[in-house]
Amino acid sequence: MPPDLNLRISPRTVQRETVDKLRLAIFSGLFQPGSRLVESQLCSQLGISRPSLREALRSLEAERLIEIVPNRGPSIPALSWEVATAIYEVRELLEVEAAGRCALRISPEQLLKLEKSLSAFEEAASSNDSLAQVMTAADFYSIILANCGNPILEEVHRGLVARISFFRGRSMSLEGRAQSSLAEMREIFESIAAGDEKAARKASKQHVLKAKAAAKISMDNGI
Amino acid sequence: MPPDLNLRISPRTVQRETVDKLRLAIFSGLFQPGSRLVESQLCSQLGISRPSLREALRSLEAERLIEIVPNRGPSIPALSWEVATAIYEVRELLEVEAAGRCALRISPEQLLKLEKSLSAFEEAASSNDSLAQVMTAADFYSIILANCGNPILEEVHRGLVARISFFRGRSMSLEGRAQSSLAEMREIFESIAAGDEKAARKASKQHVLKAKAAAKISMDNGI
DNA sequence: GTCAAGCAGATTGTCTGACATTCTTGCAAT
DNA sequence: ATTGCAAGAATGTCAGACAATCTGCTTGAC
Repeated sequence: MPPDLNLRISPRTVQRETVDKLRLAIFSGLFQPGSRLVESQLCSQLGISRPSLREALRSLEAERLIEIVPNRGPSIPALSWEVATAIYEVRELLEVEAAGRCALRISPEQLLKLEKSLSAFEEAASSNDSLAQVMTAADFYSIILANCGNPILEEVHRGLVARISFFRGRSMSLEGRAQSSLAEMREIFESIAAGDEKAARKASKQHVLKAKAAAKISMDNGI
Repeated sequence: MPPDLNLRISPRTVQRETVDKLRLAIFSGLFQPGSRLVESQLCSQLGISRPSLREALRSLEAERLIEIVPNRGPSIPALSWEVATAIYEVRELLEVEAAGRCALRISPEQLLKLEKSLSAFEEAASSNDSLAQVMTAADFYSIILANCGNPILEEVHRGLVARISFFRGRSMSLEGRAQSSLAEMREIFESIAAGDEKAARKASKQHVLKAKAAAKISMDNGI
């Protein structure tokens, strides 16, 4: 038997279920940035007890998806452009590294999977469903991160991207952003498929920079 | 009044107090890797109730300082060398970037602070107090990270370093490691003081690589 | 004697209910 | 209009309870 194959299945506990639900709710923009989350309301909406909810909120707090100020309770943080910039910068660092490594080590099957996810994004890009666009694009990155050979890189990246999900939705709905995003992602894919590390890094960097610029525009316009 | 000067003082809640205490306990190696943390025991030791403890544990779980398996409860994860390697690799990525940026933008006062922390490490290095060595070394990095101009870089780095605190203590007690560490840190400091970004990056990279090598040795020897 | 089945104790997951402390808000008074 | 106060709402924390699950030990079968 393979030594560290993890056979243990994780029972779904109320806490986990709640974290997942709330995270999804935050991603899909159900809560306004800055708005407060009232425990009693969430409890009745989710049908769970306050201790369970509070555990879930602590998890989300540690992920920086919510803030909890003592005696004021949990709220959705309003992401400043300053912090968003910092996140995009670190994301660039990680994604560039991941794309470069991925180009050198991805397996044929995974490459096929990557191609498929690119097609899925292509389809979403021609539609106007910006949620589908964000989801399929996230798939594309996560395959790259999953194949960079460094699980920590993947983990940290996931945490960062989660925090800017707010911008991703908004900037995807910018005129033409989805299409140019598609072109950038295609270039990343081609570089990886060719096993060209340097090109993959370059394309990846370009992509993050443009995503950041798009986010900035959508922020300036939007609010 | 400056717009986002945060005047709010954070009352110390039981939850936060508990997280800090447990984190410190983990850092100082009070719990063996792999050992389980029994809630009822911790409650009576800390003098708090179970709900409060469980909230604290969820925070630590999200920081990856403990693991919580459903129906088995919390435990200290046994860090595999594979994961440790991955952490060191990402740490390298972040620290190199931070050192480079820091060289370009650190203020004179902060530079002085950095110099002082280097002296503190120097003193600790001549002693045999490996805890003091780890603490002062951590100070040194945290000043660099705090002056890189990117709070996210700092935050992510802190999270990663926390997870390898286990190794840091062990490798510092290796024969001669503290002294060579001192030499490496001094080189980083000199580069930053000179405002030489490239040298700072190079020195920083060297330092992480050697720290990683030392950790590997201490792991192979140690257990 | 070894191994499997099963039972008792320990531990966790979750809920209910409670209460002191702190925040918020609306109203009254200056 | 600003200040101060009081009522209501929300949070921080605890105690206790109970079902589900795990763990280790005893017992029984081969």
